[in-house]
Formats: sequence, structure tokens, C-alpha cells
Amino acid sequence: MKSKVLENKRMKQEALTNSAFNLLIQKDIHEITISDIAKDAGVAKGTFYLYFKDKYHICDYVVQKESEKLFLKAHEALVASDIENFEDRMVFWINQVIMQLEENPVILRFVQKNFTWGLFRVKDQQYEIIEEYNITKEFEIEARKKGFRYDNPAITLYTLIELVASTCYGCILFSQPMSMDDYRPYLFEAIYAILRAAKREIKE
Amino acid sequence: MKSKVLENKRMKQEALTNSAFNLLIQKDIHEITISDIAKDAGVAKGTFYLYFKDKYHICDYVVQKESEKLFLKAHEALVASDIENFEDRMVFWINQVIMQLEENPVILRFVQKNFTWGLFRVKDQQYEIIEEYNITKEFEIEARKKGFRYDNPAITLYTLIELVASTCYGCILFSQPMSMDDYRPYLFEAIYAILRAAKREIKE
Amino acid sequence: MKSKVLENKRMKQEALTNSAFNLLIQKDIHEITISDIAKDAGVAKGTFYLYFKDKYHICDYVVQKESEKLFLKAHEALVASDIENFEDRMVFWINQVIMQLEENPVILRFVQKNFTWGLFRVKDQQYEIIEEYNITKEFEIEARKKGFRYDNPAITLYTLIELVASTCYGCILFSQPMSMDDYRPYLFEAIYAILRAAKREIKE
Amino acid sequence: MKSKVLENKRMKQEALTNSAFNLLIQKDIHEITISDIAKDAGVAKGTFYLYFKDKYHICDYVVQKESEKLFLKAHEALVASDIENFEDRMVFWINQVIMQLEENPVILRFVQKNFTWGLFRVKDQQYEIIEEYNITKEFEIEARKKGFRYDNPAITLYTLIELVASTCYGCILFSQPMSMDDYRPYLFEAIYAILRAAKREIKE
DNA sequence: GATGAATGAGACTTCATTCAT
DNA sequence: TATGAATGAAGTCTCATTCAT
Repeated sequence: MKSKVLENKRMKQEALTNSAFNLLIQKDIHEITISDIAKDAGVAKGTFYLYFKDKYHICDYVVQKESEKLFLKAHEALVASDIENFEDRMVFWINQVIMQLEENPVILRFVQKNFTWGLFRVKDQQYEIIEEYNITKEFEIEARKKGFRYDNPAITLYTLIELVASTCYGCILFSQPMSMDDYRPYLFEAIYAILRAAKREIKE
Repeated sequence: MKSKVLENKRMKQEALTNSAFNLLIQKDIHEITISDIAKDAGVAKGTFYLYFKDKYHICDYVVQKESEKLFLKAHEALVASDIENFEDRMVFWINQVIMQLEENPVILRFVQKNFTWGLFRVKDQQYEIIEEYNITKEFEIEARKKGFRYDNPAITLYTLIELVASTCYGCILFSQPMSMDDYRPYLFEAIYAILRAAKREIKE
Repeated sequence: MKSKVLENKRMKQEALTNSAFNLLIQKDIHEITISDIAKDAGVAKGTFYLYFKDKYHICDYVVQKESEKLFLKAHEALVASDIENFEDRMVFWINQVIMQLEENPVILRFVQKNFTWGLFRVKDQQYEIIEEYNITKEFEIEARKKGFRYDNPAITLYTLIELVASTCYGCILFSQPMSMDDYRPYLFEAIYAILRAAKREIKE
Repeated sequence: MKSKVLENKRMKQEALTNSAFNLLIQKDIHEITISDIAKDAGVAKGTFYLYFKDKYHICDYVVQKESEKLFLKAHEALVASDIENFEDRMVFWINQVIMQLEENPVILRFVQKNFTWGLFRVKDQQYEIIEEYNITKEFEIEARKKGFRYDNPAITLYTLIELVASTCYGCILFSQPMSMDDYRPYLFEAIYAILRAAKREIKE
């Protein structure tokens, strides 16, 4: 039957992806060989090429998947929460992200600059926010209720994510220039400030 | 005479450093070989090893030097300016950094996460701001004059730099998710917001 | 079928081994490169590393194999002979070894100090004579028949082999300080003397 | 004055020789670089070439010198001793050599096959015993006194030296196949046997 | 589809030797 | 004479990629 073959293929691919993830957690992509990945996945070297063009291909794939997973979890936590105030919701959401990074700091090691990739999606050569866990919708809704609007919420979100990812990298991974716990209050203060600054009164 | 030899040595080292810089501008360190650097510098491969342990060594050196140069230039521009308001001064300074990065976007390629290294210096296993072009002093002075103080200016500076470096990376290098010109107003708005949020009234 | 692949692998390994042997015959291991061996074997450089860790590995392998071959041949000749007297048997056996070395003096070049390795085998960090062509058994049997015993025959054998190998090296390879033919009578005289001295009467 | 310059040259050469010796004690010649030798001797690399053609040149020189020293010492000890019996004298002398090798086993590491070079000297493409510490003279004298003669004493000496050097190499350096202390009685027994076998009655 | 042996380009590195000072 | 910076040939070894089975 066909489905058995397809299932087998899917499993091979997943095994390769998992192996790539595990290895990326331990070392830089340039220290990882295709041999390593294949061996860890329990398949032959040649098999790798049936699924991925090269190691950069599989790594991009892994990064994308892991970031998405992370943002999805944060989104779910937000949905489950009953925080009312929008700015608090946003900070709660960001904190979910930070907490996941703290728990699993290894993601930071290879997500690096590409962190926002998990939140945005390339379409027509332009980034576009992934709808499923789009927090920017809340900007609009929240704003409207209170007689405000947010000026370009996607950009504000981008600003926040870059700030968080960038500072987490040093604070969580290396405690440099300070630990995440030490830095968190300052980070949150900055986030609140950015959010407030993006608010515009609706002129009528 | 000895000086001729020494002069020659200095020139070789400089040639190597320049070549490394030029190559790092064009491609990732992992695509650069020591052969490339040596050839570009017009010296024999073996000569490279008289000056640097390996390519990571020379790259660290280059990154450190270039970042310092960049911050120094920004500092000099600030000194030469006659902007009065502190927040405007800070934004002017940051803009100087951004402009240099725009002019020479290649720095971003290899400075990456280590950008702040040019501004901070490791001492006793702790980062410490380099005095020569320390803008945080201004926080204190400005604040005092106006009956304010800034809560931990070094941390605020860190926040700002990370935000700038992180967003510039995508906007300048890849125009992703938008061009620097498009993003700049939003960035500055965020910067002003962060600065203002860090202000504290002095209680008497 | 698998066997074709395996057969091919065996052939590659043999080709490498033969090439290493042929080259070791001509020059010192330090003048031989892995490139040389691979080229001579008609395989790619990388293939070498599929079979051997480095050139010392393949050389050890060759030395071990060649010494074993040599002693095996000597043993077979002894078995085929009908010499009665034990001391004559021993000398016959040694002469077989010498004759092989004369025919193929190149073995001496790289067997050097490690000649006895072909006769002894490391077990539990101790040398132990290889059973298949163990001539020391004859010491015991011969002795018993005549009312004698040999004091520690393995050590006597060791003494003899070292003497033979050591002197053959100069006499055969360089005719220094004299040719093997000139030296042989003296060598045999010494061998007989050593054998006789190791004899002990069994006290009753 | 000239002598000062000459003295200086001699010192440089000696420094180089000593360094080569010290290094050869620690590692194989192929692991030693001319840089190592020059640095250890406290001279510039280029200076090395003013005194020796290459590292093999200096090593041959060192080996020759050290072996000669060793045999000279053994000879002096023999002269100072009052042992009467010739065979005992010979064994005493050999033991002197062994003892020196035990004390300074490193000599064995690089003397290897070339040990007898210290005892013999090439002349007209033939080895010839070095007169100064020629123990073979004693063969003749001793023999004559007792109504014997030794059949070609130089060859017997050669046999003995090769046997000793060869077995010491394994026993002293690696305690393989046994320690020198364990082996010594067997070695001496063999030596006595060889000596006795070389004795010939003078027929009249 | 899956395999893994084979490839060989090319990276890194060392070091004997030269030569300007 | 003495130096040591510079050289570059030559060696070791890795690894992405191919391809016969």
C-alpha cells in the first residue's frame, strides 16, 4: 500500500529533523556534518539528500519550526489567561516567550538573528505575520474599544520582538551584561514605554 | 636598522587585517579561507600564522577594531554638534551609528550579536562601558540639571543599542521586514519612549 | 548483492596494504606520504582514511602481517624437514628466517626493532608466544626425551631472535660490519652456544 | 682577537649539540624541528645552518658522541677494576654499558640500531674497532696466557654488543617482554656461552 | 527508495630554508 | 657572523556529494 511508504518517508524526514535539532542545540552549524545528522537519525548519508538539499536547508527548516512552536505555545498561554488590560496581555505574552527561552536556552543559540522568522512568514518577498497566533489583531480591537488606535501594530510587534530576542541572547545564554532576572524589569519598562508610545488617539 | 624591519612587520599585519575586513564584508567567515586572506594581503600563507593563530583570531580583532571605530566616530560627531536637549542628543548619536551602518552595511554582517562589544569592555568578568565615548555620563548631568535622574543609564543604553543593532541588521542588510528609511520613524519613537520611561523625578 | 561490495572493499584494503608494503621497502615511513600510498594503490586519498587511521596504523599492520608470514613459512619448512637433533632443528629454523630476510631484505628495513612482534603476541599486557608456530614446545619435548630440561625456553628463543634480527639488519642490509655469509658461521656458533647453555640436567 | 671569536663559535655549536641531545631524549627526531633546537640553544634559526646542514646531520653527530662517551666510561670502569678472569671482565664491561643505559635509558631511544657505531669506526668503508677502548686486545692477551686463542675477537664483540643493545632496547625502555632485572641472568648466561664457544685451543 | 563506499577538492598547518638587514 | 621574518611546498585530514548496487 502507498500509505505505508509515505508514512515511512515522513518518519525518515522527522528523524532527520529531530537529529538536526538535537545537534544544533549542542554546536554550531559549521561544526555539524551531514554525516552526523544522518548517523544520529539512523539513516544512510545518501538518504539525507533525498529529503534536504544541504545542511543549511534542514537547519532553516528546523529554526522555522521551532520558532513557530514557541510562538504557538505563547499564544495558547495567552488565550488561556484572563488578563484584561491589553498592555499587560502583551507583556504576558512576551514573558511567555522569554520563559520558554530560559527553559530551553539552546533555541537561542541557533535562532539568533532569525528569531522573528517564527512570527513572520515570507509572502511575495515580504514578511507577513502568521495569522494563527497573530497578536496584532488585539492591538486593533483593544484600541478601538478605548477610542485609540495603534499606529502600525505589526511594526511595533517587530520592534518588541527584536528587542526581546536580542537582549535575551546575551542575558540568558551568557548572563551578559547581566542575568535575565536582573534585566527583566528594565526590559518590561521599555516594552510598556514602546507600547504606550505607539498609541494614537482617534481623531474624529 | 631595526625600525625598517618593524615597520615592515606592522605593514604586513595591517595588510592582513585590511584583507580580512574586506573579505568579511563580502562573505561569511566560514566561506573565507586563510588562503584568501593571505592572497588578498599579498603575503604567503605561512606569513598569516606569524601574526594570527587562526581566522577567528583575526576576525575578532577586526570586529573589535571596527566597532570601536564606529562608536568613536559617532561620539566625535556628537561632540561637534550643538544639540541641547539630551534626548535629542541621544537620538542624534544613535542616528550617527545607524548612518554609519547604512554607509557601510557590511559591518553588520559580521558584527552581529557582538555589536555592543565595541561599546562595552570586559573587566573583572563584567562588562563596563568604555570611558572615552561614554554617553551615559550625559544621562546623569542632563538629569541633574532638570531635577531628574535616570535609572541605571548603562542598562538603558544597552537596551537601546541592542534594539538598534538588531533591527538594523534586517532593515539595512536585507530591507526586511522593511527598509531602514521606512523603519526609522518607528525606531526613533521607540527610543524616545524608552528614554522617557527611564527618567525618574528626584524626590526631595 | 552485498558480497560484491564486500569483495571490493577487501580488494581496496589489500591494494592499500600492498602499496604500503612496496613503499616501505623503498623508503622510510617518514618519507612516505598518504598520497603516495593512495596513488600507488590507485584509490583516492580520502579512501585511505576509510581503512586506516593514519600511515602509522597501516605500517603497523603491514609489519605485523609480514613478520607473521615470515615465521609461518619458517615453521612450515621445519615441519617439512626431517632433521632429528633439536639444536640442529632450531638452527635450521633460524636459518630459514635468515634466508627469507636475505631474499627479501627489505623486510628488515621496517621491521627493525619490532621483529619479535611477529613471534610474540600481546596478551594481558604480556608477550606470549604465538601457538601456531611455537618452536619452544620442542625445547620441552626434546629435553625430556634426553633427560634434560631447558630453562625458560621462551626467553632463550627471545634471546636468539633478537641476536639474529639485530645482526641481520647490518649484515644483510648493509653488509656491515661484514656480509651475512661471512657472519653466518659465527652467528650459528653463538646460537649453538646459547642453546647448550640453556640446557639443564634434570636432577632426580 | 681571533680566539675569542672561535671560542664563541665553539660555544654556539656546543649549545646546539646539547639542545639536540636534550630534545632527542624526549622525542623522536621527526617530532623535533630545527626551530626547537635553535630556540633551546638560544640562537636564531638561521644560525643553525652555519653549523649543521640539517637536523639529521646534528643528530648523527650527537649519537656518535654519546655512544663514544658511553663506551669510554665503560672502558674506564674496567680499567679501574681488578677483575682477573677475562670472561668476568667482559661481562663486567658489558654490565657497565647496561647500567649506563639503565640510568639514562633515553640514549636507547635514539641510538637504536646504530649503537655499535660508538664502538666501531668506519675506515675505508669497513668498520674498525676504535682503539682507545678496545676490549678485543684482551681477548688475544688473555687467550695466549692460558694456551687458548679467540677466534676473531672483533666478531665476537660485535655479536655480544648487538645482543645486548637489541635486548636492552625492549627490556629497559618498555620492560618488554620482561624487565632488565628479570632478563639479566639469562643475558649473562648467553654472553658467557658465546665467549666460551669462541675460545679455541691452540694446536701445536 | 535506500545505501554507504568512493571520491577529490580544498582547508588547515608546519617547517626547512632563504636572504635582507 | 648572526638574525628572524618571510616563504611556499608539502603534508594531513575532512566532508559534501555522487553513484553503483
